[in-house]
Amino acid sequence: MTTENATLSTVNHPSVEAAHDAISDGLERDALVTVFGRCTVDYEGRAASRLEAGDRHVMLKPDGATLVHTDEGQQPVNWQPPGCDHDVRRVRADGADVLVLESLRSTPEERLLVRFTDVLQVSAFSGTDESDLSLSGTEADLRTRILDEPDLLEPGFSPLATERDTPAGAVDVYGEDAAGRTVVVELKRRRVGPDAVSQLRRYVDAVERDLHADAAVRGVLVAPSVTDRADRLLAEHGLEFVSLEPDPG
Amino acid sequence: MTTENATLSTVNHPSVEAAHDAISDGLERDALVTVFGRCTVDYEGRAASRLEAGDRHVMLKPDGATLVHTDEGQQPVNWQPPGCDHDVRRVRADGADVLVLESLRSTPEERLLVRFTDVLQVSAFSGTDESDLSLSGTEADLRTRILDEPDLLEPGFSPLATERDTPAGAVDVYGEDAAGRTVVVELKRRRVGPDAVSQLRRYVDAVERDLHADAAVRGVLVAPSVTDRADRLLAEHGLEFVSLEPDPG
DNA sequence: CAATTCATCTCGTCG
DNA sequence: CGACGAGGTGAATTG
Repeated sequence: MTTENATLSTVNHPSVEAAHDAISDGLERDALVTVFGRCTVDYEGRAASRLEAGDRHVMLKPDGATLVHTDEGQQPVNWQPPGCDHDVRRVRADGADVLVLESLRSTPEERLLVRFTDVLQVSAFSGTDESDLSLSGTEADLRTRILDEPDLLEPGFSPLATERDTPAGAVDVYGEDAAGRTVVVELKRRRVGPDAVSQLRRYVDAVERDLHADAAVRGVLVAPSVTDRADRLLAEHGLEFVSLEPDPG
Repeated sequence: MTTENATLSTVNHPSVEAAHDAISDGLERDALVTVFGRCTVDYEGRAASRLEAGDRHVMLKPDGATLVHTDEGQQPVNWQPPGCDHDVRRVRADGADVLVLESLRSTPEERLLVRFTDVLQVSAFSGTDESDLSLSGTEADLRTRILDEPDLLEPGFSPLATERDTPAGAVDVYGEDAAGRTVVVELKRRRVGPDAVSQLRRYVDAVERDLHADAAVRGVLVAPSVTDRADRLLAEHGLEFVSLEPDPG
């Protein structure tokens, strides 16, 4: 039995002053702070953006992340990555009180400014979350599947190494076929396009140079399926394809 | 002057029944609904995942998106894309009332289940947001910069087409150099690695086949900078690099 | 719908 | 800190 110790402080339709104090308190307590209201958003850093006034949901995380969400889309319309310093201020502009949220970071230098003219709610949540996500169906699961049963790739295949380093990067699975030829395997958990073929090609080229032998190195792309263009590219480059997916488990 | 018509309904420390009703009302009104409390999360679809009990922030958007956020990270720990049907139910489990949120979609078939044992707050926000994000510093801005001033690429360069189709995909900028040689340009808004070099290579190969001529086609990568490995790859493939970034404007 | 590619991609891992 | 590649990538655009 767990002791429930999550806490909430919240205020509805606050004045700019009350909103400022609630946010400031939340940040100080390392809470997850949310603000909903009418705001403009300016970003400057790796790129630059401006968003005119609208009603949005802003989340300030204790790790420094900021998210600005509209009522549409999975992605925030504006954001700042973890590692920022959050700041909240009251500013007098055009004869009205404005609430300003600033999230600032360096490397790269970038800044997000959210200016609220109306705030409907400020909430500050504290809680505990010790759990890590357990995920299956990843590329690692596909690799495990092949290592457990190498014949899934082809009869007689012998894996020799995973993540084998080459001048072009790490090869997912490196092994030998029944005839003793070197095989480079690139894994993808989902249907692949031309980019994956190019990636495999780079690895095969690198391994061929590494072995500085004339012995041809086989390249095998393992994925649930390939697009037409990728299939043509595979043929052009003398590469192979094996259809396989991560375990549903 | 805009009429402020954003609305909020919210309830703190609700019973499971009260939480259910508040969420149900919010979904019906196409509001942006948030729930904070202790929950487990299960996902099954393109992959599968489980997250044990913890305190998290869940957002249900009227477009069907679902986001589950912990107090860390820019990305949600679990989610569902827009286009889902949201459902909320009360379930009796282990002698306790549990609040269940389900977000379901097809193509692909996938489902997210969030089970709350404790709810600290439910809020439902409605508002208006007509504004689109105005963003600068994108790859499109870099293209504009080169089209406006082709000499930035090199003296005498003449752009002939953008997004020119080839069997390998669309070439960012297609043109001729001062000597009349065909030039394929690949643009990247930021520092590039080996993948961008491979991409350019595919396009150059495709254009050479397309022209089925022996006339060598030049490939130029335009980006702020390249990594070591990418630089080596460029040299191996006889490709060129020009350092340029999108306008800071 | 599928295919392709960009992204302020984010995130983890490794040197 | 940078480099590299995976991701349930998402999002836009185009057949």
